[in-house]
Amino acid sequence: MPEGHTIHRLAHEYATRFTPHPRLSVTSPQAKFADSAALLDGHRLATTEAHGKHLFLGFGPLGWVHIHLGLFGKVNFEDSPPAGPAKTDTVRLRLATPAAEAYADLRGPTTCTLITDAEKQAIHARLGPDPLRDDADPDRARARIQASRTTIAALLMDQKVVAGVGNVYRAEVLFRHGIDPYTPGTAVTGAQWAAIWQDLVDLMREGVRLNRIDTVRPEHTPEAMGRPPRKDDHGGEVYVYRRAAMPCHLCGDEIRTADLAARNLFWCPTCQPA
DNA sequence: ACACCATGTTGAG
DNA sequence: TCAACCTGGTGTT
Repeated sequence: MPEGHTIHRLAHEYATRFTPHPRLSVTSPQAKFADSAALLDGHRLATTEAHGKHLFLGFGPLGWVHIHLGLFGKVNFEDSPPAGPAKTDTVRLRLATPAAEAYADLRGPTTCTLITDAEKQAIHARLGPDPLRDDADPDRARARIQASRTTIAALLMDQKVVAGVGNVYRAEVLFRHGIDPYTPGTAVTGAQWAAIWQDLVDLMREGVRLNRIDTVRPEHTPEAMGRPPRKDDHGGEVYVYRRAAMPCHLCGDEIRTADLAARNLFWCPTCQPA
């Protein structure tokens, strides 16, 4: 489930639940992180931060826990005492309140390491602007896009260009703007980029709020169009993502799919003409 | 039981 | 361009 909106939501949820406690229980049943967990155990979570799909848990002078969920990572928050020590060896990191009234288990991340402030800065430096961050400068992304002959579909997924956009937002934002995914960056106009960026800001904020990706405009919902209700099997309502060979909600043409840089791309050939 | 797939990224060739 | 890594849900023997 992890695109940028998920990570920002996690940053907020970790902070809300754990920063009020002056001492946390920090454990890891996995050898990979056990030493770092032991180092942090009994200390306070001071702050949390997200940049794109990267999550940072700040433990003051001890450094930051850098988490990247990859494709499979997940965090499970519980408002009850853990049934026992995190014996499932799939738990990479468990934070728990002092009396164990509540806890959070992290499973399956590609990254979970303790890093220094300087190392964290280096990560920010290699990431593009994040539509969910106040310090984001969309012009930096525009300059990179317009200087590149790579397709806009690939550029939107490049975290050095824009941070936080994944396969769903990529497909959906291109549909919403009627842009062919194979359009080279050099052919994307300033006005088009401004519209895409603003849309990403709105869509991703909504994603944080609802905890799902929902991109269908109110006037295009099945109710509004007088069609039978539909249910996408991945949470929210979308136009093209994972709808290969199904009819486009707007024009009825078949949604297409193709491989692009080892990811599945989806688009409507009629609504997003070359 | 097993195969396959997924909202991601890195490093080797 | 490809394999590797991490987990879990769904569908197939």
